[in-house]
Amino acid sequence: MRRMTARPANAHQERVLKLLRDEGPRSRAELSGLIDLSRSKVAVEVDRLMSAGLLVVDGLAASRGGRRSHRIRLSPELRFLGVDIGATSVDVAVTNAELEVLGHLNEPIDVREGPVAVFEQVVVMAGKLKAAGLAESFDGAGVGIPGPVRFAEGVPVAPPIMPGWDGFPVRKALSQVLGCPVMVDNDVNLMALGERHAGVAKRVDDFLCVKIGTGIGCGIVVNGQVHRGASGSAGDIGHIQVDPDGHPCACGNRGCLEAHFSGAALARDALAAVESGHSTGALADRLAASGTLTAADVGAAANVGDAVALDLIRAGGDHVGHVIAGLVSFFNPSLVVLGGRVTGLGHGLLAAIRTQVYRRSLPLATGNLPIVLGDLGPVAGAIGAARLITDHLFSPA
Amino acid sequence: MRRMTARPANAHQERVLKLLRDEGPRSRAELSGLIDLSRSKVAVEVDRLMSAGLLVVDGLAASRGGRRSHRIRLSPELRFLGVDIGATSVDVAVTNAELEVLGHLNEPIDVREGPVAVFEQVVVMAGKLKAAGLAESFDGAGVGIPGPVRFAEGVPVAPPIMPGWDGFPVRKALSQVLGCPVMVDNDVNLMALGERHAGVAKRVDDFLCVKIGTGIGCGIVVNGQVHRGASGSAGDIGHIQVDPDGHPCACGNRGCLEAHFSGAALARDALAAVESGHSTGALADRLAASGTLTAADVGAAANVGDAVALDLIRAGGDHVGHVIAGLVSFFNPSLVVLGGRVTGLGHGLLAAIRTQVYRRSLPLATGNLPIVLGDLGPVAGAIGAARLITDHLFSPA
DNA sequence: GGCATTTTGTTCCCTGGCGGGACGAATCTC
DNA sequence: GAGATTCGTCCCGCCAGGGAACAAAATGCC
Repeated sequence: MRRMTARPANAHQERVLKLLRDEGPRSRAELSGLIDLSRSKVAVEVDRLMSAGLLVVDGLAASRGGRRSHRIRLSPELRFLGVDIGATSVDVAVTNAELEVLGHLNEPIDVREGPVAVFEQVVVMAGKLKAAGLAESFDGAGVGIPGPVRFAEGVPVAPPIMPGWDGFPVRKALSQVLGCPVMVDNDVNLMALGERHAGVAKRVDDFLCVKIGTGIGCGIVVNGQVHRGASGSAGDIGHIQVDPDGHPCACGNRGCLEAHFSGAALARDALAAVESGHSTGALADRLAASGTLTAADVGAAANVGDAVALDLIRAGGDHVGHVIAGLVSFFNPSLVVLGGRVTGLGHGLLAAIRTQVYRRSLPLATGNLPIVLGDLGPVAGAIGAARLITDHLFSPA
Repeated sequence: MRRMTARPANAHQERVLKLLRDEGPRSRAELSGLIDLSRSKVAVEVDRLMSAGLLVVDGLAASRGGRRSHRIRLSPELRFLGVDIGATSVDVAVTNAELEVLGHLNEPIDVREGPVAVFEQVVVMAGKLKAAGLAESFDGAGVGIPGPVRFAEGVPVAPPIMPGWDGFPVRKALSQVLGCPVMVDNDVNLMALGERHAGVAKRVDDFLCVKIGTGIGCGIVVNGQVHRGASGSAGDIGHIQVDPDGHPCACGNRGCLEAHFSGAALARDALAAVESGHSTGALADRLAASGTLTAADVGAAANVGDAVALDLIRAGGDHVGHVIAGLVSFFNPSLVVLGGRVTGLGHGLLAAIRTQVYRRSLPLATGNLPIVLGDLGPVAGAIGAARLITDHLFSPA
């Protein structure tokens, strides 16, 4: 199995590679039409990419009334690693160059243990995937981390929930231990990239991707490109104020969205509800069984119809929806995608968010606006991470 | 005086034209360096643009140790019209190709009288500017209107404050009566373009431009380009909710930003304050003098230290600042520009907004974030409009 | 003042990118 | 089997564009 040796030499080669990645195998003649280049020129560039080991001929396609065409595809030997580091767990996925997930691992971590410990575990996980025969080596890796990133350097900047990571050269360090090129981005941005590549936002150029988990963030895609902002903190909507007299937040302010709706907030409110005697059913049982309550417990209780759980989810959805309504008015996206673990809370959450947005935003902005759950589930971030590194490697140097 | 006959034939010519527009006259040698093209090639393209009547040689520059260079500039005969239609007045400006304002008129209108009446007046104003010797004809016109626009066609869509304009083919109609190419956009977007071209946002690629006047809107510049959104309503922040129990708004909801702070809201609140006996000074005098109160009265009263006026402005600034704080967290701009008539309210408004943003948004997003007033005053929109049409005409067809 | 130096603008040549046409190969249809 | 289609390849020619060389016009040193 050979490693990817070269980067594309020009913009034509870049377009060929990205088209084959995003749309799958094509013949030379099809490529010629799709990237508006003569057949002779396409043949030349394809030949060069084949001798660079990036493309292969994968048999013949069915005839369409004449000579059968060669099916050109990205080398099936290329392997990329998508790493999605969350606050409490990591997802590591192996993909081919078409970003199909060949294998996937999820393990719990504690991001507060610092980058070195986390990277050790990631390397071990990558090793397990290799041992399973999914890859001999990796041609590149994308990494998502739950905090703002200075994208050009691949370095976290002032991440609130990741003490010890500030300024750590994630890109350089991981590139060394993994032995391949690495690109780093915020986890929410990568989820947006993933959903845009293979999920519900395919071919959508302007959309928002709201991830609700330990915290709340929003990926912003403008013109098909992720908007990262002046300091890499764009999409950081967890600390928008939803109630001036609300709960105190770890950031020092009051009434932040995250303080009112997130994994931790939901658990806190559920506990309070049970202890004050408001819960009559499933939630109390779960508390009695495990001694504590988590967001997942609330979701499970809601699924069996627990009224308190349903109320909590609805109240949270109202808060998120209120914020999203503002963002929709401001940004006027053509799609809103919801993702993250907390979206497993059932249909009540989505309904509450939709109600708020459709009621609060102007009809012109919402008239044609789908608000939907992401397609890709927990691997969205890892797929986006793989896409990030291929975007980089498939661009001319 | 000859009319602009041709559009640039290729991307090189486009770059030359836009560079000369934005940076002023340059020599061929300088152009060669600035657009990374050989001197021979630059000479060829400049020659072509000169015979198309778009460029001229404007004397010799001072020597820099060798042969003196020819100063190449955009033809000084080109004339563009910038039209900024507001709810209650129009600004019409004549510019040269470098977007310097050669003359400027402002006249009151009522946008509710419909497009035909307004365009008649605009044509008369353009005639006055011609009669003053500022132009013989126009090579293009940019037009801003106070509502959402379907940009590709230049047609207003569902503008709330402009009954009778919905779907009216503004671009086509104005192009006919003015006899030149026309581009149409939202007035706030054009203010942002203006400030980016010649104002405080020069060379800034990601910023927000908040215009406070009859309504409140926000121009969004991403990657140097205006973001207009899926239905042309991006930046419509006037109806973001700032108080669930707040004033009713014309849009049917409660507590919209515009219902709490805008020209009309300020006048309403000032009147209420005086009538309930809270105002002791300047405001009451002004009411007695004219029988009514406007936002301008509040500003004047604040400038002479009237406490009620200052309070009203501060409360309004708190509301706007609260919304902007959310947008800053979300978008992470590198600059926030404030413009529009209400910014003449004095320093209290700016201070209140700054306080809210710096207190509410995360330090990472605000650490290096200037919040400033626009430079260009009432002509910002007209300059942006002229820029819009040159952007169009200086691009290859 | 003379001469070397520097900068600009122009001309000329050569290369490389790329399109188009011709051709052969492979396949379908009649 | 003949003609039509489609695909891939080869070859020719155009031209965009870079680089070198040169002329023109200025500076500055001696």
